[in-house]
Order: sequence, then structure tokens, then C-alpha cells
Amino acid sequence: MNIGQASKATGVSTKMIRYYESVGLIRPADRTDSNYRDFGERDVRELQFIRRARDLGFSVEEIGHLLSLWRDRVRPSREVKAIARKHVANLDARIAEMQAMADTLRTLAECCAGDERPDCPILKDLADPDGGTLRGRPRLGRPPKAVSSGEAKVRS
Amino acid sequence: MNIGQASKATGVSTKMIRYYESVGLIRPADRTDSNYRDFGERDVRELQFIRRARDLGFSVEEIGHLLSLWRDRVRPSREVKAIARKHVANLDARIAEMQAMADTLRTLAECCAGDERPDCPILKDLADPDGGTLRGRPRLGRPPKAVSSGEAKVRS
DNA sequence: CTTGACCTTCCCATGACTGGAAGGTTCATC
DNA sequence: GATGAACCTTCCAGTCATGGGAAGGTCAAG
Repeated sequence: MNIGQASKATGVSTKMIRYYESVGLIRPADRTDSNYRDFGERDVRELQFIRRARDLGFSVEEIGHLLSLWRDRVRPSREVKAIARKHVANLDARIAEMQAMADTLRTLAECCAGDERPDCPILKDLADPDGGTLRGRPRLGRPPKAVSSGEAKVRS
Repeated sequence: MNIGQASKATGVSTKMIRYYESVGLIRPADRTDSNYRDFGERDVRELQFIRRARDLGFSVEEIGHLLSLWRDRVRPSREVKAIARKHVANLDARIAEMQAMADTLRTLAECCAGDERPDCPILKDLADPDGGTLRGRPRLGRPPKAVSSGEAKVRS
């Protein structure tokens, strides 16, 4: 199976497959006589694994670790769980940050007429965050609680 | 005021100030006889504006737009509000994606013993997402780009 | 034999930075 | 006046995961 077929079979672009090989995430593929990469079933399975892990937001480094655990049939599940939990904590922190930003901006936008007039609480806040609309509000308060994950996302 | 003082006054690193100048976000600073940059009050105000906008997650491009609106005393608040709302929509989309990832991983981690034994639903899902724990759950899309927010950056 | 759809390697660009080298300036202290 | 630190300057490189494209080799169909 050449790289294009492997790409179609796994949803990982050819560019990315070569990149993963170059950074040592996957071992160098076999080559045909004409120097084309030649992927077997096992390679395809690894690429699918990688694809799924990327979809879950793991970094390439984390995926490397997960892959090595996957290859090790006697790994302790403790290690896998630790990686997953750390990643979840990371996601949660970033979600909280972005939620705080979005909430602040929503509040400001609510107070903005959004018409022809130049007066704008959003710009006022940017110029002087302690001077106006948000005075007295929690600056980086806890965001409102999570909405459940919802529908399948379309690939961007 | 030299670049170090401007940096302290605004919380924008000297590297960043030079970078913002190089990409045209701020106009080239005045220079002293010895070629040091020399910032005035207005420059400091613009840097503070930029800092606040970065904290709210706006891209440099968006900040450029916001700055030009800020400088224009007769701008319509409509334009500012549109930028803010687009950014909020962007944040919300990324939050939803990350929330979906975190939820999926939390579910998988709950099912994982996390001990010495090799059996691990997390790895099982990565290898075959349609084969087990999460059967019937919505699939995920591509992961979002990390947001950079100046001070509270969360790196994995 | 040509066409076009593959493949190969290689370099460049992205965004928003950070780090560092090599060298010039300022200023306090000896 | 010399020294040294703490600044400043420019320029170059790297980050991360990925896309774009050039230049050239390979392959199958017509």
C-alpha cells in the first residue's frame, strides 16, 4: 500500500505521514524498488491510532508515549490513565481561560449599541479595563458550566 | 521612555514590542541619538490597549483592526461589536470542541482501572474508537488550535 | 509515447512568540 | 578613566503541526 492509499485508509494526510516518520513517531516505512513507501496493516493501524489521538487533542509527544505503551503488551494502565488525566486537566484549564474571555466579551458586547454612533464600551474596556463597564465584576471568574459535548463536529 | 520602561509600564515584553512594530501593529517608535527607541504616553496607551486585547484572545490582525477603529474617533460601534462577536463565536466553537474531547477522555479514564494491569479502555478506544466503551457516542472533529493569552498561557 | 496521477525530497510559510549571539550605550562605582 | 552590569540594537533560529509548492522520478492507461 503506497502513501496515498494509507492516507485514504487512515484520514492522515500524506504530508503528515511523512512528518510523523521524520520525527520518529512511526518507524520508517518499507520501500518498494522505486523508492515508494510501502505500508502494511500494522502501519495502518498505528496511523489510525495516531489519528484518533490527535482528534482527542494529544500532542505528538504524548502520542509517542501512548504508542509505546500500546506496543507494550504488559504496560500498566496506570501510565495511560495518567497521560489522559494530565491532558484533560490541560484541556480544562484552556477551556476555563477561553470561557472567561468569551464571557467578558459577551458582557461588553451586550453593553455596546452596535450602531452608527462611535461610543463603544468594548473599546473603552480595551483602553482602560478598570475604568468602566466591567467595574465590580469578577475579572477572571469561573466560567459558567460546561454544555455537554453535543453533535459530531465537521472536520475543519 | 526606553523599551524596557515601556515594557514594565504595559506588561508587554520588549520582544513583543519590537515584534508589534515590525508587523506594523504600532508605528515605528521615535529614536534617541543613540538609536534607542523612545516611547511617549500615547505609545504606552496603545500598548496597554494591545495587551488587554491579547488577554481577551484577539489575534494580532484583529487587534490591528480594533486599534484603527480606536484611533478613529467617529467609528461606528457596529464595527467593533461585529469583531467582538465574531471572536466570541470563534471562542465558543473552540470551547465546544475541547469540551467534547475532555468529556470523551474523562469517560474513558473513568473506565480505566489505572493500576498495574495492562488492560486499558483508553488505548482500546484509540486503537478502535468504534469497538467499545464509547459505542454510540458522537464522533469528534479536529482539535482546536491553542489560544495564546499572554499571561495565563497553559502549555502542555 | 504521451498524459496525468501518482510518488520522492527539499525548502518555505504560518502565529505569536521566545531565546540567543554579537555588538553598541549608559551609568554607577572604583 | 577604566571597569562591569544592565541596558539597548539587529538579526537569525526555533517552537508546533501543518499546508503549499517546486523539481524531478514512476506508473498505468490510452
